Amino acid sequence: MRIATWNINSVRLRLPLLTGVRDALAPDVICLQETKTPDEFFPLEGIKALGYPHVAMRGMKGYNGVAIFSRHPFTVLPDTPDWCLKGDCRHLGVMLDAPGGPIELHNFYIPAGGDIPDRLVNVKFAHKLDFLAEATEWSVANAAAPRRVLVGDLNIAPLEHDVWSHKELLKVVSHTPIEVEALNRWMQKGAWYDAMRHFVPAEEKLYTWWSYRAQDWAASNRGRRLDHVWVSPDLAPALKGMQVLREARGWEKASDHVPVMVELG
DNA sequence: ATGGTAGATCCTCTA
Repeated sequence: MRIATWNINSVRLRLPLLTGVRDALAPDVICLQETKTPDEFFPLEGIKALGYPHVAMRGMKGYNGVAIFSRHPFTVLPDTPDWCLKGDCRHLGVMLDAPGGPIELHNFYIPAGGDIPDRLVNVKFAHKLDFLAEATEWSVANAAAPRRVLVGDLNIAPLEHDVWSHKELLKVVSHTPIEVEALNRWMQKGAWYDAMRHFVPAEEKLYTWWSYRAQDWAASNRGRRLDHVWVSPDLAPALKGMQVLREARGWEKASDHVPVMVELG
């Protein structure tokens, strides 16, 4: 079972790139963030033509938006929270009909949080912290459940080597101590295990995002690991492989995020 | 300290 996650930054604009993702990673399931598309304009037939007959999406006009598509059947989980009561499309949960038993899969797009890391002067940062607090409590209630997977653009790079310079990014939103603490608290309280770092030691650099604003993203290589795959502890022994599709950052009309794939056996 | 790019769009907001 291969599960991929990718912040596609407009599913309509980058639909053709999904062929490359499919061919490179052969995922059974693909979770997208920032689809930026209301459901009535979602390219449903294009996704199905890639070989993913089972599709669910939760989109809105202009911003946000998540989608899950799969070779295996699934049912969309009802009663997902209205996070921070904003009506945003930032979360989609499904129960996957997987070999070896059902998998509860959650796809998240966490608020980026704006530029100033102070909740008193920046409502976007307050929203990010509030969202993380709500997500923590939501995970606590379900922490004992088996066969859980959580993926998505969490917009936080928690480890020192999840960013190109720990020192220079300590005051930059995505790597501030208050965000890192909130993310770690979510992981601990929800009994989540970092599936990417299972394969790459904490001392090694690991990025999934490179800014559009760099003149040469590959040469400067100022990346961050903003995208994550977490699994429940019972699935940790089933982890068979992980791949970050770095080359996708160099494709024509690339997203600023690259796909991440985890294989469970 | 600053500004750089990209996408969708109620040409400004979001990242």
